[in-house]
Amino acid sequence: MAEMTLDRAWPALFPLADMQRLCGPDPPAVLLRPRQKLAFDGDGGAGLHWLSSGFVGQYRLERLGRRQCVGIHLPGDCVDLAGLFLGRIDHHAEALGPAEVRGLPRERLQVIEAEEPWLLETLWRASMIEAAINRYWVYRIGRLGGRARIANFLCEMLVRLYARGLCTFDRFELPLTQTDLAEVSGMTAVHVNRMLSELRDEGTCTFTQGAVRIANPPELFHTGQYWWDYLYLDPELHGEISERVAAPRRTSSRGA
Amino acid sequence: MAEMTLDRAWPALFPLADMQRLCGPDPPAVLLRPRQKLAFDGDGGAGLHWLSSGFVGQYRLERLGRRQCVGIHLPGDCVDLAGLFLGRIDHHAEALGPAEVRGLPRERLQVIEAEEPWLLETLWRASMIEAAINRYWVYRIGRLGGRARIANFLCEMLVRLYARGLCTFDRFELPLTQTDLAEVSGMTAVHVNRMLSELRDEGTCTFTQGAVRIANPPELFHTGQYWWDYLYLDPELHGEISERVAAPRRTSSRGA
DNA sequence: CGCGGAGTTGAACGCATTCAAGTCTTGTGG
DNA sequence: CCACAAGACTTGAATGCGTTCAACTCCGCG
Repeated sequence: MAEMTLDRAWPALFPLADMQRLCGPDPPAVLLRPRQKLAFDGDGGAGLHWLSSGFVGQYRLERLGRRQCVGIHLPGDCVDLAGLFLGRIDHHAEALGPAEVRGLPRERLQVIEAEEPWLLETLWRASMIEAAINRYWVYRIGRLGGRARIANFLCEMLVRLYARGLCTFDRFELPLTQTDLAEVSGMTAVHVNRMLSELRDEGTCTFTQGAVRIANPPELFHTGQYWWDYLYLDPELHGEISERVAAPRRTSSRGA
Repeated sequence: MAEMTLDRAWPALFPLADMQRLCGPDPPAVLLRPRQKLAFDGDGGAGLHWLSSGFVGQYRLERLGRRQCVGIHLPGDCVDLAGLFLGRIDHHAEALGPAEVRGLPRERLQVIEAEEPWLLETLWRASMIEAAINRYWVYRIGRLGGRARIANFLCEMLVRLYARGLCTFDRFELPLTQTDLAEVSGMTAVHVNRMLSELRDEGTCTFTQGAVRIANPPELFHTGQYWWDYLYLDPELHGEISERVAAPRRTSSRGA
């Protein structure tokens, strides 16, 4: 790791292709059914696992079983960075829809350390961005009202998926139930339902059967008070998104 | 960095002594007055700064100026890990009381990389624990009611300070105003005040003039529903804290 | 056909906010 | 030393946002 440099910003990158290559000729893939818990041998420190498709949520439990979702992994994210470096995890994780996880066994990690140390930098950077996302979630839940909270979260999902080329800007798959959304946003499922119908009635966006249609992106970003600086996208992408959401945001009742 | 190992948990450690040594013969210390903003040349990627005394809060702003505190640094914490590895920061930071920051200039970072690579592991581990703390804050704000939220936060401050030998278990300095507490816990200053007086009247703890007295630690941990697994303390410390808070938690009205 | 999970809606309740007034503390200048 | 101002803390009352409880529909599936 001699050439590690600490003094510049790395461009955002999506290590999926490299991951795939490093998995070797016979990639040990694990298929997860919806609601299935992720469990790895020893639960921490056993290797490096990443999502090749699907969504995974991280949860902490309250005393009487109520859950708070503290993070969501999208395709391309590593799902056990915390366990890898801390030796155990303080939360549990489960698949939200059907998902697929691939793992690098421990032996291969040695190979990476020896032969491709720059990938460790990538992992480090990825974990720092994850931390920034966690901080943003604190802000979202702590300071935004119900409707803004939902809108804000949908914006984050949209931008994170879009940044990886996994959706267009007017629609994306999100295999969550309204109960899941409640656990994400620190609210009740009932209230989530009401906020979603408000967004629908205003002509901002709709959330049905595991997919979000964004009728009016600028409006969505406005009601969500969303700003995506914390995702550390590269400048071109940042500019492109800016253009898409900085528009007039007229609702359907008044013509453009 | 040839001897880096990825496959075990490192013991929790407090890099202050090493930091002090690495700062060299003429440590560039910066004194911060209360409310003073931390600003470093270039705001990110310019070096490594850590708190030698005092408290620093990280904030994100809502559209109309309301602030959410998304993290608090205690003495011994690095205050710009995010900026160092991501090149810029997505929040701002300011001293809560009088504080003192020491910095390693960029040249010295090269020295560390070359001569003491194990310190980079320590930094990495520290940043992972910070991320775990951020996740816990999401849980606290998302799932706990007002009184529990305050109690829970005070528990975290107590344990983090105690783990570094910076306080006893029945009292610690916390140079925050009730408004600061509100920004930490996603509530109103008025409501924080009411919750604090409830805790006081119950004989759990008092929070006055920048210090917390814990009259009944077990009661505090119980009302806060606090569990400190996410801090990754070493086992002895963990056990010691367990003993201190797993007691009868009688209030003063009934003798032991 | 019936079950269960997800979504929807109404009504009552309660926790937290908001507004407002007032006290206490602290620091500053006359 | 006192007067004054500013900020922190405290308390009351009204409002409102979100929860809670409950009933009901819709849909996929056995």
